[in-house]
Amino acid sequence: MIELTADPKQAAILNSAFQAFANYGFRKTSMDDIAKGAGMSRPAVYLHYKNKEAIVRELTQHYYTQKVADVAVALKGSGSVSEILKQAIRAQTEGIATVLASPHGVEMLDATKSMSTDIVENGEAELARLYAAWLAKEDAAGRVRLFGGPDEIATTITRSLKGLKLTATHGDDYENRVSRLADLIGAGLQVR
Amino acid sequence: MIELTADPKQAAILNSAFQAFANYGFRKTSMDDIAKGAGMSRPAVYLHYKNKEAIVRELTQHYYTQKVADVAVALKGSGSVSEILKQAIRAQTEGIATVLASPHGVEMLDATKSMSTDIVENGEAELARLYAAWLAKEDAAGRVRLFGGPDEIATTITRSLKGLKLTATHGDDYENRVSRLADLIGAGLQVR
DNA sequence: GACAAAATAAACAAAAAATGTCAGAGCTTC
DNA sequence: GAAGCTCTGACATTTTTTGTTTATTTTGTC
Repeated sequence: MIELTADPKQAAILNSAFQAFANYGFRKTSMDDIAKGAGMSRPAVYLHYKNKEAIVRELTQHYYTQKVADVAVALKGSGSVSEILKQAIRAQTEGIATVLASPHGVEMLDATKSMSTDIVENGEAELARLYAAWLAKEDAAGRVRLFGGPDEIATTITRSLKGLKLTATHGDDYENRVSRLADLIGAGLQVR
Repeated sequence: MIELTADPKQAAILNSAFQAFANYGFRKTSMDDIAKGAGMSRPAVYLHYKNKEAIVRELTQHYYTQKVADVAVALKGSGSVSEILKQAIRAQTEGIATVLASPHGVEMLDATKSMSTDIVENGEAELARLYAAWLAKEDAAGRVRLFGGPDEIATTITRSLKGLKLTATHGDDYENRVSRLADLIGAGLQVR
């Protein structure tokens, strides 16, 4: 659910769009489907968004905003390095697993990726920055053992997650792999 | 899965169509979707079926053929009257629950009903006939206590199941109600 | 209640997608 | 290599979707 939008109409559109994409897939969803779901006429939707692509882009943007916030919170948490990392990765991952689990999740992700490459890249970069900052701080405190700089490792983490996402066959499979990866990296960072 | 068809191509089409209907819903499924899924070109599909409606009708027909066969087998089984009835109703019901559970199951059933009323009615009548014959036989053997003729009761059973289907919100809900109904009727028929 | 301003929908032309058909390409079988 | 198949690419037609414009309704203000 999206509530972070100033305009409630826009929120209605975004929610309806997400619903419709999940139900019918991006290709099969018409502006009318979205309008109906948002309880307004089609032209009213055009008053807010130029076209379907603009809606996808906004959805993607919201998605990353949320994810960045969640990961930031997780990284501020307390616990062992390994536990914190696991929490952060879980936070970053949760949303995707939900999307993947929906009937047309895979197609949705594809559409997202192809129509909002820039937003995706920005978002991923932002996430990498969060991890890097956290790693640098933990390193300074002597709580982790870094191979290479924090940026390197942060990028490795986010890119790996991307790989898992791209090759996931379904939601559960994805979650298992993510959990495994978090364990591995957590252990790898541990000071002995 | 459909294998009862002479022509393997037709089976491929029917299976692909069922898949597509369940995935996208009837309205959103195009002949091309069906063709792709069946591994052939769109015109090839038209060689077998006149249009989408014809495919739905054939699917419906197969469905009822299967169901009639299953119910007939169940009614020939051994056990108490109540148990046999429960088995039969379960056999009749199983398929529907699966359909209802699919992403666009409800819309599919709607399309089926509106495009192949005649087939549906025939199928329901055939099922009622099976129950009636069985009831008559059990009655002759003194194993059930009938109020009214076997036809009356058979029709009551099938119509009731139809009611449950029409008002079902999701698959599990439907199965629960069916199970409850089977118990009730089974008990009602019992000789004391 | 009358007036502007904003919000909404009905209606329209343009574009895109889906449909149904057919001539011809490829593949077997004789 | 001809006859009989099945299949596909390409086509005209219909239907759906899109983006916009125009008219109507609603809202708040005086």
